[in-house]
Amino acid sequence: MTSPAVSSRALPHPEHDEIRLEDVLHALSEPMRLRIVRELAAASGELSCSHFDLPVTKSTTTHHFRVLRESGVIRQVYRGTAKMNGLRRDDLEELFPGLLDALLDAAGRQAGRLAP
Amino acid sequence: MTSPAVSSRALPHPEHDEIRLEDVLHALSEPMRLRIVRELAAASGELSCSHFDLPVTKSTTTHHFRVLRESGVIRQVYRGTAKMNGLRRDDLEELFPGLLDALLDAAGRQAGRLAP
DNA sequence: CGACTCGTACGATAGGCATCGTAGTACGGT
DNA sequence: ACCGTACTACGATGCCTATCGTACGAGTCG
Repeated sequence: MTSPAVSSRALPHPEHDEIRLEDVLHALSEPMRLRIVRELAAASGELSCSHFDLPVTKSTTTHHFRVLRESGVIRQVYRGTAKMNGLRRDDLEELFPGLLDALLDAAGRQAGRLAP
Repeated sequence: MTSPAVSSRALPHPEHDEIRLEDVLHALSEPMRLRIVRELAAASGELSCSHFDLPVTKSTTTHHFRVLRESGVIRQVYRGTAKMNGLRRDDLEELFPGLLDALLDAAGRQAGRLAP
């Protein structure tokens, strides 16, 4: 009943200085992925993939999480059968100060504007 | 030799409240377009399309400018044979405060980091 | 072991998009 | 009227990607 250990299954992440702005923007330009990132930011912790209830199949969900990971936006790690996801806040903040907050704020404003 | 008047040729732009964050991010996730926007921001005025010396053909350049315009990032207007381009700073700032500056800063940092 | 859950891999499909070349339009100057 | 410049329109091409379904692997719990 102890929380499951981190599995040894490898998940390739870009290093801190391999993160590219274009990739980050491309990752976040997809509504589904932007939504994931917003939820992740709101949770301010790690969330399992299955926590998200997205209007797409599991295959597609896996795809979107991979894009987010490979662009450097999130960090993923296996914990038992679950795969936990967390925002790479520190890396992004150091590379692009203020960007993530501005993006989240922008997304929040637009959401409020479009669905009052 | 007075400066040519604005032509009546129509160029469809999204209205202020038709601008979508996803479209803006998608537009800026393309290196060529991000570069255009950075030059435009640095010039802090209007620039003609032909001012830009991009490593693609003119067809492709036209395409990129159209994407930027249709996403609401820039405003285009004909002035004689030239087509002038300007950043929609005010609209973007009102919709997404701080976002454009954060993006430009991020792009600048990355450029400095990758080409020292 | 066996069943169940979570997530992956792979192939297929359909649509989007960056790019080019060529042919054409709009405008300004001579 | 003519020419040159600036940009566009259109079609083609090849790549990328969002989506799905099915079959499979890894881990947990009984």
